[in-house]
Amino acid sequence: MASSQFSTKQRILEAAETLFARHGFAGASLRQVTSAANVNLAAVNYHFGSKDKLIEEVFRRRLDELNKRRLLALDQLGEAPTLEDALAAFIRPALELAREGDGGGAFVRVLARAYAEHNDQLRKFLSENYGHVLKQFAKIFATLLPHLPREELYWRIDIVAGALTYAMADFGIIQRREGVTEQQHREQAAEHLIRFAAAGLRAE
Amino acid sequence: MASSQFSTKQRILEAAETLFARHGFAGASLRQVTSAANVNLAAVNYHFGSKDKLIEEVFRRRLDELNKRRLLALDQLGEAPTLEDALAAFIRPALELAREGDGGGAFVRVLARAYAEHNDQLRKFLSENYGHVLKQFAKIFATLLPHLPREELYWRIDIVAGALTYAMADFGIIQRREGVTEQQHREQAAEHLIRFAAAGLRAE
DNA sequence: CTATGCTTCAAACGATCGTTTGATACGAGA
DNA sequence: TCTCGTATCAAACGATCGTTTGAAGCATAG
Repeated sequence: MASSQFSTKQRILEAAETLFARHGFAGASLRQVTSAANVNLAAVNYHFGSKDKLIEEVFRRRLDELNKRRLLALDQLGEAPTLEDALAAFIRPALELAREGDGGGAFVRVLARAYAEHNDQLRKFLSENYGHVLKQFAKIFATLLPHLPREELYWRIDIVAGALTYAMADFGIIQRREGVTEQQHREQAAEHLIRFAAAGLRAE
Repeated sequence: MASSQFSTKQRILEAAETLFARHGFAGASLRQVTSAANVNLAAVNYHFGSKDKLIEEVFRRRLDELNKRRLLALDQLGEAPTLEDALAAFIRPALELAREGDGGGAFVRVLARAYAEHNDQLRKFLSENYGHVLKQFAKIFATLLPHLPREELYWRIDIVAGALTYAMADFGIIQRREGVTEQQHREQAAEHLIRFAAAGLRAE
């Protein structure tokens, strides 16, 4: 049971992640997924129950990891971190996830798609797994920006999250130059984003 | 020919816009669209040729309008506009489009979806219709921020565009309060976004 | 060896997809 | 009034969708 189940499930998850990123949840069929994963068509329903459950699982796997790393980075901030440090704790784990070889880069696009889907069920799932992390960051941003009204802060965090989503998914107009790897490109995006966001949060 | 063709085409376009915004391009079927528009199924292929052409037309209609308004707002800036004014010329037309009764609100979500789709054909179409407008704005931002290196400026404009896309499509975590209309919510989002973006552009 | 419990497989299910067809309705111009 | 081009219609096309089925494979425990 162990090795073959593991391998099949994992290969489905990775193929699904790539194809969902490329064609969307409705646009990528289970036949494409199972064919790319070199497994039988019925394996998806056997291992995951349905296409929707597969989508959820693609999410859960990476999102748990992302949240874990963000909270870890948050913990590792010193006593008196700068705003840039706190932002980096929020932004860099997404960057790291995106540059790992096993398809994390595809996942950040899947994540951006999920926002675009505006699906209530998916939103609920995201806020359940995402909400407490965001609250943690809101707390440290609040202590770093004591003069900022709470509601104003929430708006600005929301803007940062949006810009991050967009930037990490590489949706922008800026094209990678020749000779710049995707990693380097994302690294640059993160640097610019942190600087920009820090100034935006400090505004007024 | 005149009135009935106009009515059918228009009703298809509007129903398509709403349903594409809600379910995505692949997720919304022509049967859903024609049913919502109260027209015959075959009308889409008759008037537009194919589903893909319909998608393109949904885009072109609004994007032409958005670009026109942005360029107009840009023209109407005085001799020495502030950075906030220039940003408003970029951001407010999207807001206005979003709050018109005839489905503009749906379109900004369609637009955000298009970014998420990452479809090369669609990207090319967008950059063709979008590129020169963005260049115009880049120029005025450059004169308003003369100390900023050109590449740095492009990065920051990209971030602004991302945050705008995200905010206008109402993807964020911030939920509308009871008694706040969608218009007011978007208005608030625009205000926060302009303030945030101005500070971000001025960073360092 | 046999039996058991996962896992994989080819095949088919009904539903729905985008598209096409040919008939029909209808208004404007000769 | 007849005609012709446009528009709409019900119906069907083949393809593909997500899902289900039942048999076959296969390792491990008795």
